[in-house]
Amino acid sequence: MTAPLHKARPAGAGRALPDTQQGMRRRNLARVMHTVSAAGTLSRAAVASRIGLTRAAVSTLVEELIRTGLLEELGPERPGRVGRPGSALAVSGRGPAGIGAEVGVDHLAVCAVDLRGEVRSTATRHGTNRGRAVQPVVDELRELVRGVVAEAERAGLWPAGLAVAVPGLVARDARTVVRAPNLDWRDTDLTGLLDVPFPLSVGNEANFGALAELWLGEGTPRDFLHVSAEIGIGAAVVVDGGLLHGTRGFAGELGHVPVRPDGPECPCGSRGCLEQYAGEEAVLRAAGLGPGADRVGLLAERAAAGDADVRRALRDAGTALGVALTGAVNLLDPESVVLGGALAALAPWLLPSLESELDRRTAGPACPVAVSRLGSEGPLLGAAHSVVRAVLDDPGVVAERGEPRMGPGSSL
Amino acid sequence: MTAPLHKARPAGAGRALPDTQQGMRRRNLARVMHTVSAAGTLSRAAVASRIGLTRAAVSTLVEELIRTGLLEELGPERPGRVGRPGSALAVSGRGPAGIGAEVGVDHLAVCAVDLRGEVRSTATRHGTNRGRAVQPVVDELRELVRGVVAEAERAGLWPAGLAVAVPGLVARDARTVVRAPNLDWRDTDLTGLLDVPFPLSVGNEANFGALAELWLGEGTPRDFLHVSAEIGIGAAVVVDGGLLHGTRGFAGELGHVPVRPDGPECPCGSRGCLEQYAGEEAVLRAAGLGPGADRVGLLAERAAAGDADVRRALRDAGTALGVALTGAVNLLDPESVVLGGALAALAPWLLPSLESELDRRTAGPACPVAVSRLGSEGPLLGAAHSVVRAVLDDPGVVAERGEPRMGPGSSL
DNA sequence: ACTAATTTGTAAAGCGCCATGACGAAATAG
DNA sequence: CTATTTCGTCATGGCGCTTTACAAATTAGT
Repeated sequence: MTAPLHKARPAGAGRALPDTQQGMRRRNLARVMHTVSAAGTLSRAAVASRIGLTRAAVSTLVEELIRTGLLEELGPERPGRVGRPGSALAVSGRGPAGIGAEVGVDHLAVCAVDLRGEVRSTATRHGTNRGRAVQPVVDELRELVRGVVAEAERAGLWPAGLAVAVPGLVARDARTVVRAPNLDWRDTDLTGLLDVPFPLSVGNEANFGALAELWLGEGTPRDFLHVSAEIGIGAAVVVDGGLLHGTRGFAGELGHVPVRPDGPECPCGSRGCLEQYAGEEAVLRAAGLGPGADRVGLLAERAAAGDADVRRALRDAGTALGVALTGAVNLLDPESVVLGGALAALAPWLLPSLESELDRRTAGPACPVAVSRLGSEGPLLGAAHSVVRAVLDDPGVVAERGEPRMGPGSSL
Repeated sequence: MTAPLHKARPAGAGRALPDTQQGMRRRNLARVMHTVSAAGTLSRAAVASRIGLTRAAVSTLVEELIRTGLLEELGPERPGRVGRPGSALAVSGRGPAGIGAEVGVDHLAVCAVDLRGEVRSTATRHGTNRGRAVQPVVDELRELVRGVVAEAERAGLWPAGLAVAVPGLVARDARTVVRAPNLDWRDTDLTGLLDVPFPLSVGNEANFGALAELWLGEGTPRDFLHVSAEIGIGAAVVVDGGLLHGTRGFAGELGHVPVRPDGPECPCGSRGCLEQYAGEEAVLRAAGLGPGADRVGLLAERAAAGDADVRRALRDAGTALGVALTGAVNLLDPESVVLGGALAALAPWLLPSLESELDRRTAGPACPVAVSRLGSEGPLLGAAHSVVRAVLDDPGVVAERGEPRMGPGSSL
């Protein structure tokens, strides 16, 4: 018989739902939703045996979920086994929808995702947002949201919330963009500017990308490190299926991990930060390329064509990434490292040096490095899905046809 | 209205206690215990208002906790206010006890802590364990435990579990010492060797030290990085009041974070690891001192006496620590960094360079660095308290006079 | 001193939620 | 065509918290 060192959090502290019968009911509603969602289609009896409740209890839970439009009854299952066939249940495709939005440096994008995880409506607008004032960008975004919501509503969905991914630091209240250097945003509270008739949350692009990987990626573990590079280099730390935010919400600043303490100066005030070796600007300079549009695509193209300078630049960037990741892996012992965002597109030329560096420097079995298949879609999908997950995690509130319960910033 | 990016874990997954009425009851028992424990002395009505249950419900919970010996009724409170005075409740000083043990390189120590957190019995044995076979060390430890348990029992306590702190890597099952270089232990399962008639868990010394800091330190936040150095340099990552273990239980290997990628070779296979600059051996060498007994004390003594070589060595070690911590702080955004173990004793000479390095390298407000006041007592106290916390976290099992519920390794 | 007000702890009744056990319904196996 | 198995539901019951009521013990006010 063994004892855990200690459980994550003391019982009774920071609990999402109170320990009352109502709270229990709501948690069980959530368990039913998650179970059906994970299986796609499931009978009441199957749900009951999976979550450990009785068929009778599940029946009443399902009845409530169907009544509130979160589950659908598809009818009798194809019986392959003996006994009365169950009635197939599925997550409803006509209930609440999660609206995701992305404010990129060069585009705006919005999408609606239903509870099943299907993308039901999208809208995109290209054109740089660098150097523009905040208000016009927000106005454009609001128009895109309006259109996507309208289309979703025509499909029988209703918006349960909006999550906005931005390329910058977001405070823990999930409302304020503390700073987004490439948009020139600073201390911008989007709730005031982009007022929508449903709950709004704001999050870092890389974090949403990691969540997308967690929720949508196949075989993605519950503990991993997601690294993505757009302009800066950001990492998201996923621990036990949840994002590690840090005290101020700034966790994951991999770009400013020191790689060589006496290296070149970095605008952040330090020297030899990872960004000085593997940041977009540094790589372009090392590759002998100037700034311009779609530089990542250009890098990939030249590298594929065999350009020696570009390949060397990417190889060196991979080495620097490997050094920084060695530190991160030693500290966090993740199950894997996932390269997302622009790094995914450049992975073929980054990986060899990155992995060899990581292997050389870590004792024992090396931490596997995977490449995201979501690519640039990650942040947008992650944002939309974060709203969907909020509904799945607490269907009770939607049951009252209010909006999903939304407290202040997550505590993990 | 704002939405969290996402809550730590999906509802219904990885829950410690099942979502049944019994589970609810047990969680509420735990909430009562934690509330009384935190306040020291509290009336039923005060508990009720703090945890949000009614007085009637708390009455029945308290009745059960008193009946099982976890709470005591101290009698009427001194009334300072109008109204009938409450009856003071306190955590029992004669119930279950947590037994903590520490296998150090140069000593063995055992102690018993009651639910109130008081140390009720201790035993220590000095003498090196380096190079000895496992069995004789374990036999000695068992004798110490036997003595401490006997004394605790004479005081009306009974052992609820034993937690052993070891200077090495422990697998996530909290049973197996994967390797402890300075003891020459490898894949050692202590449950088999040290068989005791109550639950046993094993943990890393630095981790227990961090937990002690979390539970016993004043003003210690729920998110911090605890750094300690005995032979190697270990860090413990505390997130939201729980330890981050990592996939294999190896999280916190700060000693092998690269400081200078081309630095001196490290036995781990990498180059320029932090240990090559701030490890005990490296510091002694830089200070011009050879190996010997109580080398940390010697360093502190010489540094206090003004020895320039020693001071320089410690200053340089502080700088290297600062570089490694910059990476960790950027990645985790902790509320503070706490120096424990040997680092606490040497803090006066490490801190200046460490803090200046950290300040220089982090943008925005720097992460405060604190020094542990627990010092070398930390790991032992943390181990004993981990058992106590397990009881407080689930008093329901003790109520059945079984041992505290103990699943496999913690999930965070 | 005596009454009014306030607060505490407990007891009885009630309600919500899940478990238990029984039943009809719908399929397969022989 | 019957026996068996499984599914979904209903009635009943247990358990846990809330509500309501009340006695006990204190302070405040006259």
